[in-house]
Amino acid sequence: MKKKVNIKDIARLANVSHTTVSRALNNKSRIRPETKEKILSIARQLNYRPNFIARSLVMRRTKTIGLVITTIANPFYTELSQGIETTARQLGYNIIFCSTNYDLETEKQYIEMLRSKGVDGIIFTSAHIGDPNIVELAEEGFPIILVNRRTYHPRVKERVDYVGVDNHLGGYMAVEHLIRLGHQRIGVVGGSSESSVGFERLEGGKKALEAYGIEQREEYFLGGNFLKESGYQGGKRFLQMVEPPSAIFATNDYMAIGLYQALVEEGVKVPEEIALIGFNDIELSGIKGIDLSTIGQKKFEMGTIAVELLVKRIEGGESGPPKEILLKPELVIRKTCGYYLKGYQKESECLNGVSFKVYPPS
Amino acid sequence: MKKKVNIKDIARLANVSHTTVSRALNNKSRIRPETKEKILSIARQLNYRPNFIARSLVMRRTKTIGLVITTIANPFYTELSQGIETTARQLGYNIIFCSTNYDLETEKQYIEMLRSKGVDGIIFTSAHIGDPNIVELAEEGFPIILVNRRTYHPRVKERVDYVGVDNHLGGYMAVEHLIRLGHQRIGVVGGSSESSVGFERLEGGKKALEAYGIEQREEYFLGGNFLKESGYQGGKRFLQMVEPPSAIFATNDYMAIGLYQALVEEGVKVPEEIALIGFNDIELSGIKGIDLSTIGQKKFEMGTIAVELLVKRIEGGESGPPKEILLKPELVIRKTCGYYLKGYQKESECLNGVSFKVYPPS
DNA sequence: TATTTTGGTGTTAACGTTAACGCATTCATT
DNA sequence: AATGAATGCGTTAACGTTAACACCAAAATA
Repeated sequence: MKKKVNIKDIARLANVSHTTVSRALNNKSRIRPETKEKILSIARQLNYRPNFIARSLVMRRTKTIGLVITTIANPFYTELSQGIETTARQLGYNIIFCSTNYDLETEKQYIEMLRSKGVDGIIFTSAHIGDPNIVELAEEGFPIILVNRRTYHPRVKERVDYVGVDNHLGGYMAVEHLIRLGHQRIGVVGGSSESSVGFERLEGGKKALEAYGIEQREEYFLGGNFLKESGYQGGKRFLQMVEPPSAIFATNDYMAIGLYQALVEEGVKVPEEIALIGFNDIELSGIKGIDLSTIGQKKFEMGTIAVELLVKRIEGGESGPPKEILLKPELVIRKTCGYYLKGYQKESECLNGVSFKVYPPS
Repeated sequence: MKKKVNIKDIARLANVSHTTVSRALNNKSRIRPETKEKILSIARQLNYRPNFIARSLVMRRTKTIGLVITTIANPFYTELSQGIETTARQLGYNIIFCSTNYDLETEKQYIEMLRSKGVDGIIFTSAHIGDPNIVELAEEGFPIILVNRRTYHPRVKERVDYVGVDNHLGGYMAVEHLIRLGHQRIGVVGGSSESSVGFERLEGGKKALEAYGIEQREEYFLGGNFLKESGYQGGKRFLQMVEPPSAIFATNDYMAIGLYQALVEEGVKVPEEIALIGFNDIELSGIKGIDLSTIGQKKFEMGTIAVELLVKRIEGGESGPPKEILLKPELVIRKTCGYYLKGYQKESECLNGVSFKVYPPS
């Protein structure tokens, strides 16, 4: 590998100082057009590539941001990541990818790493509900943003931006949909207890039960961890009950799919015998053979907004109080809730005012 | 944000020179244990965090590698990425994530970026068959590795490592499986023509037809681009034929799923009327309701090997001729080929010697 | 005891870039 | 014509770290 050319090499050939070269390259003012052209042409000839490391050292900016994710195994995060990466690129930033596998210690190590490497900010897509690492960053004033999951810690709330879907409303919509389709015995598989998202969806669901005057049975609320396997387990447990629920709300699609597996395995017909609704509308849910009804959210857009907000904070365009952006969820009606079984074909028969999409049976 | 502490701050407090601090921090020799302890304890107290940028500048190493992917939308890449990220972390490297969306120009820009930021090496997971960007890097001797897809360019072949599955064999196995189940009219949906992977799988498939003396019909070989939609299109086209194939090999699962959609939409029963086999064994394929028979490959392991190999090159542990590592594919029998319909339950009735997995009907 | 090795430390110079400042020269304004 | 402002550069000093070298004292060897 031959030696790389730097601005001093260019300076020598152009008979100017290296500062002038820097000025030309970063098209600053106070430089004669001819000099600039000359320098630029020499740079091109030498195939000059700026050294961002040196630049970062003096500018204290790396144009790099960290992305912390629990695991990309959950397809929800891959869709979110696409929005993040695409937008970051457009704004001239690169993404350092970190998956923590749900481990706070790993997260901490990653944060150390990222900060050592001088990232300008960090995106957290799966904050623990009281994540100490995030509290620390927030208190220090380091630019971060919470996406999807949030932290309820007061000092975080008053300092850092958040983008997510309105999970409370989404949970409400999911359960309401089941209720309107005539269900009274409604089971829920929750997300991990450290997740704001799971908590809020569950709360929303309960609110719906309340609103429609349906009794809440303790045994119908199962814990989960957002992974497929835990949905599967939940399904099995429901089926072991003397009186299983007639409809189930899994607080994310990934678990819903797992739950679906369990039901199929036990020979239960969906939606004839048990109705099922998820949350997220991951790509998989729309596949024929699955056709999961669910609550949709604009994942790509969420990623886009997150990056835009963070970059604004980084570049100083925004220094006001933290923003809290809640995207509207959307009811996505497919086949696992029995909407079509009931003979409904038009939204008006079953819904009022909520935003939704209907995929007619093929 | 308060000022960050650096080694000079520590030096001042410890009454030593900053070089000594550096020695202590990087536990080099030639330092008195007491001095070292003292420095380390002060560093801890001040919550010192090393500045990797400064270090990178002088060491010409960033402990960062670039990962170039077409799109993470294809689940195959997410599984691969997990192996890559996990291993990188273990070896002390971070990953800068770049998705090119199949665009060579974007790829080029990313490479520029990555090199400007001083990454130590780059992993390419989806090289175009004659990718000029890669040729350039190879010629320059910059550390890169090809994963999954490769380039046939001679100067790349003689210089850069490659890890992938034996696609030729895999394609052979897929088609052979169909043949053994009695199919004679076998259709193939290929991958994009710029991909070595698609090409090799197709070649393998043709070899199988040849080996079993089955006539190759031109119209049964359809082009594709590895995305779901193109599988869907392929399915529709097959069904419009006067004599559609009785079995189809989609050169990846993602297309197979799309194809499956098309068949279902047209009311075709799989596998009774048309058998279907894919390639990759992505997670989705194993889901009940899909149960796609396919050719499996160890994606996580592929990522692991890639990183290990690249890091060896970077750190100088390996400087011999390029390695070419071909992982063994594995036949994964589920329900879309009709294996169980035929009454087969044991491998021996249908297979000889190939590595495979059977998932019995549930 | 004289000499060499080594252990422990400091000084100085990189690494490649931008920023602050200074100094001519040119241009605009009165 | 005199003055001030703007323009076009160069010089020097950062940024935070590691590396090369030098130095002295202590230990090991002759």
